[in-house]
Amino acid sequence: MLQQQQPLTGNGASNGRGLGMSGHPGMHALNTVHQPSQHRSDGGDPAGLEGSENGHESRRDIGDILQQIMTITDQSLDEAQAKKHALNCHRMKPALFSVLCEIKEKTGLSMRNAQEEEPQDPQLVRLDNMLLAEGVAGPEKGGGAAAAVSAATSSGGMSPDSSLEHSDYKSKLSQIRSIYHTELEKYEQACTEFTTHVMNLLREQSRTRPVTPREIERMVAIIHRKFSSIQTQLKQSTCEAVMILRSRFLDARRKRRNFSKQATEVLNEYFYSHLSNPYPSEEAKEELAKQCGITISQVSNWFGNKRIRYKKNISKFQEEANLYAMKTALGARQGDDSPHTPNSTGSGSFSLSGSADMFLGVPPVNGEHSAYQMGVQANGNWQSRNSPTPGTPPHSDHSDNSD
DNA sequence: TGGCATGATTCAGC
DNA sequence: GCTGAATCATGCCA
Repeated sequence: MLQQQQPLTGNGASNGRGLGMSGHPGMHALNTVHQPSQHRSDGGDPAGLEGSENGHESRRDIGDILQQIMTITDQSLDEAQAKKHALNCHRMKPALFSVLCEIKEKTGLSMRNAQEEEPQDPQLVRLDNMLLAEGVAGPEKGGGAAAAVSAATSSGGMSPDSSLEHSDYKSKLSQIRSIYHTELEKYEQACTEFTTHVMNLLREQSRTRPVTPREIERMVAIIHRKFSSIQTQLKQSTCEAVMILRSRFLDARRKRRNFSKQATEVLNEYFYSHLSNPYPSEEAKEELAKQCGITISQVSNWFGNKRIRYKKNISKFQEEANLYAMKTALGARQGDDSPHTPNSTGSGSFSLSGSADMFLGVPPVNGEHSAYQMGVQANGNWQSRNSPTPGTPPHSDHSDNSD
């Protein structure tokens, strides 16, 4: 386009500073756009560019204008403003403007393909989805926190007093959400301000150079893209923060927490009242889990641990066994309308079905009684796992169910 | 802070 | 898949 640069005049109108458009074909506009009647002291008739004395004057005139344009940035603001105003009013301005339009037309073609709309970044989509799922972006619904809390409770291990942990998680998530929205708002505001500023500049510039609406659109798109990349970084950082918080919370879920006293009591009651066969059925486990506010697998764990530890050290558990035997016996005497342990029928009510074998099994307090009496046979097996005691209803036993 | 208690996990056997 | 056994990891308390 500018490959055929030639000085418009011999007096350095292009002044060797690369103005370069003097040789542009568009310069022919200078020959066609003119105002013949305006033959003033500040400029010659453009029609007479070629050959005449006036032509030389006109060239000098254009050279002066170009020189002024080139040096305008070196001047003070006031001077520049004054110069700008003068140039705007200059009679040659329409001609120069027309040249610029032509140049614009040419260069615009080469830009056209470079700034096409880009498809949405898949990474950004993922980040958006994650932030939405975690309840950081979008309407506040406690989704992420609630989901995490729900997952925690459903997987077991969350005692009721872990609600403190929930609130901690929620408050931290809320903090992240708040920071995210504040920053996002800041970016959006800055983007809007900057866009407005640039648009104003372009409008202002459109007085001295051709600025098409499409160009403004492109400029706005460029600004938005730049700010969008900043937003992507913000989203990425937010996601990382949420992931860290989440992982910490999930790790915390795995921490061992003691069951509540009441839960332990319920489990112990069942255990000692079914000492001859401490294998709760699925229904019984469900009932116990419900009673204790824990999961079935936790009930299974508890019974697994209890059986082993009981068997390992029966004497140590004797006192505990006596205590629960007393409690159960008292309960049985006072009436069976206030049951404490779930039976294995899954009916939801408790029976004292195990109290009979308890009396059979529990030795005197001072007892040097055998494991057999405690429900554990000499060979280490639970006495009624395969042969329930007469007093033990079949439904409560490990031996008569799938367990 | 150390030792014990206890819930959870892992692994092998059935 | 359930269980026993061993082990881990953490909570609790003196």
